[in-house]
Amino acid sequence: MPHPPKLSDIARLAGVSTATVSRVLNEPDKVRAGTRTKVMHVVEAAGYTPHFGARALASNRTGIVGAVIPTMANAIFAQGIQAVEDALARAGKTLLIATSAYDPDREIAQVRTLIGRGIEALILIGQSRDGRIADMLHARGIPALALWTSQSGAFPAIGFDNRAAARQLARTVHAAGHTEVAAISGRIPGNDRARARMQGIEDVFGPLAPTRRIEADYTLADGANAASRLLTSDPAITALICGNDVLAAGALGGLRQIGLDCPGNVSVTGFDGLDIARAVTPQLTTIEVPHRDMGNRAADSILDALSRGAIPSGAELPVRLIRGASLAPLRPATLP
Amino acid sequence: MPHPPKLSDIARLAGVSTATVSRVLNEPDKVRAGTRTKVMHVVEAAGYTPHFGARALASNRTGIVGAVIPTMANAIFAQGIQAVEDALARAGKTLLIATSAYDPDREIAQVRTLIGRGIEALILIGQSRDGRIADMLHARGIPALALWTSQSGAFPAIGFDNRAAARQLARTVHAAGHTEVAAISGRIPGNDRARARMQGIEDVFGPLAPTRRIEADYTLADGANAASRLLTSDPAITALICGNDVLAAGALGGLRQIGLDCPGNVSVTGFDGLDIARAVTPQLTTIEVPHRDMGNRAADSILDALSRGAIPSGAELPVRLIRGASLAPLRPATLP
DNA sequence: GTGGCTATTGTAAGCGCTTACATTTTCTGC
DNA sequence: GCAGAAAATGTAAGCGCTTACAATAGCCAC
Repeated sequence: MPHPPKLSDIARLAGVSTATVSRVLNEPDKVRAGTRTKVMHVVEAAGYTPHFGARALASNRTGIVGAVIPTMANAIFAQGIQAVEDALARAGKTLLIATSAYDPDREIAQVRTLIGRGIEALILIGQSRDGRIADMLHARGIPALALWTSQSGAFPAIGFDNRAAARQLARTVHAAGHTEVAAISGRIPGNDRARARMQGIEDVFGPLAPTRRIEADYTLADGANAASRLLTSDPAITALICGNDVLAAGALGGLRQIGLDCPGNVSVTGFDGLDIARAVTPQLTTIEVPHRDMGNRAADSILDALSRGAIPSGAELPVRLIRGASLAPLRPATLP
Repeated sequence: MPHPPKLSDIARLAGVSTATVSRVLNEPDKVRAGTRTKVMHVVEAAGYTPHFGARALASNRTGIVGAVIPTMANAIFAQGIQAVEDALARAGKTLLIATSAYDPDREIAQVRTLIGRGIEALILIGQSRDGRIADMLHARGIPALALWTSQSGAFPAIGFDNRAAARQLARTVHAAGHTEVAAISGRIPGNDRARARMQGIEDVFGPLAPTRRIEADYTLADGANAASRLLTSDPAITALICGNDVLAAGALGGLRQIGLDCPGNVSVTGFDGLDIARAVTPQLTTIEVPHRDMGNRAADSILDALSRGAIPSGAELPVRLIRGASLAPLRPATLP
């Protein structure tokens, strides 16, 4: 195994001290132009890359921001996280992503791992979680930010009001004449966004009968399953309000399987504004979440907090209702 | 800002030397059980986490594996990368993901960043790339692996034969009677998978006229655009072979917009076996890629290479053709 | 008990970098 | 051309951990 050059090698080759090389790399304008180019030249020629660990140890800075998201294997968070990464990269920071699979214990473990990796700030999804996380972060002075929610709890939040958005959607469903609705929600334990969306629905329709709400994983299969079970056992349902576009897309398939038409027999709504919402037939009525904007603002907020040594600032972002053909006005049931 | 405990604090509190604490953390069975539990106790109580940089500096190990993927904002790589991450995490390694946006220059830059972060191994997508990447990795003895291809080039590969898979798909289209086909490919420069898939198509149908092939970004909008342009300018086309399911899903929408029915007027095929392929109507005929299997094997291969100090081993994985209603036999054009 | 092992623990030297402080060089204004 | 200030550079002390190697403790057969 070859032997990468170290800073002292560069210093020797360039005929300067290690301090000067370090300055060229970290605070270029504190070094005279001539010296700088001379050193840079040697750096390039030698293909020198600073040793990350050594730098982290000596300077107590890593340039790493962590994020724990429920999953990558699903488009929900991809857009937003990609935006965060892009924005951080522009500032020379690296985003280290870990996944929790919606499991609170894994989330704690991942936060611990990330802290061990020397993250300077942390991005989390939603607010509801073990208080130990806040403690660990606080003990190390690591600023944290919650995304995908506007509800600030242990951490400031950048996102939108899930409950209000769901309420807006539910009102639209209600305004279309539907009263016999059922909900296919994401699994609520450990997922405050799913809970808030459910609350938004019940704000409009009142508490749903247990037979009219199913919690499911955010997969097509679960969505399809839930839809066919709901409508098989309760054919009076005229609208399915789904906690997420993937569930809604799955529901469309599930309805088709049991011979029901959307929106002819049953209306369906989604949430998130993912690609899939526009790809399915009929296109979904859904809530478009400002993924990229949320990501960008999160990155800005983190960078600002880092540079000022302050707490990141939160923000509430607007969402947009998208009308797709999956929601249609209720036809009087007495028609032929 | 508080002051995290360091190893020497733990040693003092536990009444042992720093070496013993270090051993408890890294080679537990070299420490007597009594001492071990005593130390562990103090570690827990103090909420101690080793300083990553210091550890990396002293041991010259980071436990970080890097990956550069084109993008996260799209489901293509999510599944596979999630599988890699899961498998690596089980072995105590961390996956650090960077994105290149299909830009070779960004890819080099990202590799450089990752090397700077002390990655012990690297996962890349596809084979075609600047030779400097191989040089940089080689100079530091960092093993690398190419995914999403079976073609081993500068690095061993774990994946499937894109060209053969595309050929298989094209043959199926051909067997259904289609001869007037067009292709909507991903952008080929810097994307050997897109190129290989195109070659597979041309293996069956011969070189496509320039008017019958469009390169597009992997987005619904681009797919829709390409489909409507192709069929507007050349109504003789009876099948659209798309380089990816997202493009194909977009194409379905594009056809609909110009009043064409799939599969009635035009058949469409995808590639990748993403969720969206099953969610759209009609469901796509596509090639299902073994995302998770590929990810798991990649992780195993990397771990094995790391532990043995050898080069990772490659593997060719089978793909599966999925028949969806988007591909239908060609009806004789002379029908009413 | 005791010598001779082995299993366990301790000592201390770095790992490669940053940075406070000391030193030298360069620049000012007169 | 020179004193004094400012700018550039050098010196060297760590940062918190791992790990040879040294020292000690525990164990065995006799």
